[in-house]
Parts: sequence; C-alpha cells; structure tokens
Amino acid sequence: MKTEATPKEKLFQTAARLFYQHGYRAIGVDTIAAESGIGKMTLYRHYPSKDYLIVAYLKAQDETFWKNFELITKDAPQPREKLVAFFEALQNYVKTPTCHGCPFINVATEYPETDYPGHQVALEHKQSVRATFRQLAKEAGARKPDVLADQLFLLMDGAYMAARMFGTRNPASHLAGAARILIDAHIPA
Amino acid sequence: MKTEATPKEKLFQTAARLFYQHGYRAIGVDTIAAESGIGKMTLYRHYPSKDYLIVAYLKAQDETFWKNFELITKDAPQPREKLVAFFEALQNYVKTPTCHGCPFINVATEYPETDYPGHQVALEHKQSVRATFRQLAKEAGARKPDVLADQLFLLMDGAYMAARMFGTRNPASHLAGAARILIDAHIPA
DNA sequence: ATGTTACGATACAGACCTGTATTGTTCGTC
DNA sequence: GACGAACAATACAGGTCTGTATCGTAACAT
Repeated sequence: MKTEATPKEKLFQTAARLFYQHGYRAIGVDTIAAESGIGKMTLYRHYPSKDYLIVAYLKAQDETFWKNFELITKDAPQPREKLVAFFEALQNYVKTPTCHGCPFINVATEYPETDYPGHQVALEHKQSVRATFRQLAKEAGARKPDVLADQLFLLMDGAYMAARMFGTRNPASHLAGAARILIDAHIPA
Repeated sequence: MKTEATPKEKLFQTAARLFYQHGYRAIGVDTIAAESGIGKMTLYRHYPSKDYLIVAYLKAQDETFWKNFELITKDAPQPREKLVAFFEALQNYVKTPTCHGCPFINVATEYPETDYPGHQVALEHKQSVRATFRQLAKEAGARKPDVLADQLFLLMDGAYMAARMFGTRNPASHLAGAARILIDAHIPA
C-alpha cells in the first residue's frame, strides 16, 4: 500500500491547516516547514514566496468551495431550494469545530490593502459567490434578485465571522431560517 | 489659546487610527510613536505593553459604540423602531470611507485564540450587543426574541465584514431592508 | 532657585521574520 | 553501479518586532 504524500502535499496541507486556524500573519514559514516535517528550502522550491503559498491556498479553497457548492445544491432541482440547501449546509458547517471562519474573510481582514494578492483572490471569490446568488435569485423569480443576493451575502459572511469569533457556540443556529425568511419575502407566492 | 493634546492623547488617537485601518499585527509600536510624534518610551510609560494598548483601544471603541447606539436609538420611542434605526445608521456608516470594518471582528480574526485579551474584550462587546438585540426584540413582541436577535446579529457582522473586504462599494446597501424583513417576520401584526 | 517629573531621541538586546546558501543524503533512473 | 534531481538540515543575512536602558531637556512645583 502506498501512503504516498509528496513533500509538496504535506507542506501544503500543513500550511492550509495552520493558516486557517491561526491566521496568515501569525504563521511563519519556519513553523510550516517544521510542522510538516520538510526542509524550508523545499517550500521555496515549490513556492517562490510565502505570499504565493497563501495565494495557492486561497485558490485551492476556492475550488473546494465550488465543489462543495455543487455537491450541496445538485439534489435540489429548483433554484430556490438550491439557495436554501446552501444555507442549511453552511449552518451545519459553522457549528462544527473544524470551522475557523472563512479563509477569504480572514485574509482580507489581515491584509486590508486591496492590492495585496491574497486580498484580490478573496475579492474575486466573494464576487463569484455574489453573482451565483444573484443568478439563483433571478431564476427563482425574485422581484429584486440583486437585493436578495446581497442580503443573503451579508448573512453568509456574518455566519462565517460568528464562527471565528465565538467558536462552535456561535449565533448562527438560525442562519438557514433567516435565509428562508429573506428568500420568501423576495419571491412572490 | 491652548492647542493642548497631551502626548498620551496624540499617541492613542494615532494608534486607534492605524490599528483600525491597517490591522493590529501590521502596526508596530515604532510606527505608532513615529506617526504620532512621541517617543517610544512615552508609549511604554502609559501602557505596559502593546497588548494593553490594544485592549485600551477596544474598550474605548466599546464606549463609543454604546454612545452612538444611544444617540441613534433615543429618538425612536418603540423598541422595533430602535432596531430599525440602528440598522439604518449602520448601513449608512458602512458605506462611508471612514469605515474599515469592525474593530472587534478584526481583532478576533487576527488573534483567534479566545484567551487573547483583545479577543476577550471583543467577545464581551459582541455578547452585549447580542443581549441588547434580544432585549429589544423581546420588548418589541417578537415570538422568538433569541432567534431574531441572532439573525440580526449575523446581518450586522456581515455588513461590517463587507465594508472591510469591499470598501465603500460593498454589498450592504440593503442591510436595513434585510433587517426590516427579519423583524417583520418575527413580530406578529 | 532647585528638584522632580514628563518627555523626545536614540541606542540597544533578544527574539522572530523572510528568503538564501551550503552540505550531505536518499532515491529513482539510466 | 553511476549520475542527477529532490530532499532534510543547518547556518546565515538582513530586516523588523517588542520592550528596555540611557541621556539630555523642558516644564513645572515647591
């Protein structure tokens, strides 16, 4: 049996875990190398700088997000149910001890300058989510899809933020309920 | 004429501005001293460490928040209108270039360990806001005040977060509208 | 006038940070 | 078996960070 994890993979997994849990500025490259059991030069062989590693992590998280989004919403035939399913899944996730908030929110907070590479990746990701909400809201027959999408967007990031600030006992227990109320208010019966 | 700002005041104002704008970890004590035109030893004479300065800033922000909260809600006689007034004012604020998110959210993101002093101050502040929402929701006759309060709470922090991530052109233009929908849904006509 | 206190400026210690250079070793391939 | 790439380990350079120590001075009170 092959328990093969290449040094690059070990490094990346460790960096992902540490960045997500403790923050980008709090974790140094020495810590990543030591914790993953690789040499520091191996890190710099695969990524030209710490910022590139951060960007790589964020892009991977973006992929993971959309994969999960697809999994979560694919069984819901109607756009309205897709939105509800997403917020139910998000509510479950943010009540989980594995949740440490949103990697994109976190990077934007730690690097508020919008021209920082990681912040830009975060912005693009969030704009995509926003656009997806808009599209689903439109398909669901919302009177004002843009408004509904943005209101749901605020709920989502509020829930992520609650998880990072409060841990598992956060105020997001009724996230999906709030989403349902907003959706129903925007879609004519 | 007395243009008296004591060194401590100059220092504190500068630290507040820099922390809020650029983040706590990104700003060093040397920068604060230089930018405010005081000696570094003066900083350490008034605050035993950078962490104490951060805590002092957060406590001052907590006071400011509640002063503004009082100002914003005092003209609304009914608890329901107090809630609405708060979210209208918040919507206006987060569309302002002076808004760089929420100082408490920011510190909790940069120092996720809940035992960090700044994180604790942030938690206490947010719990107070949550409790105030609950109280107002109860007084307004909400069927489930706890649920409404937490849902409004998510909206609030989502709006703060949107401001830090997107700047002035953020998705919080319909924050107050969302709050109204949630409030109306929870209060029997 | 004299002493005390607050202050600005500067240098410093020790730790940590990113990124590079070096050395030896292991592993796969020819 | 020999070669070369990837790797771990370590040391290092240059910068930045927090916090301290030192020195000279200006304001102020007694």
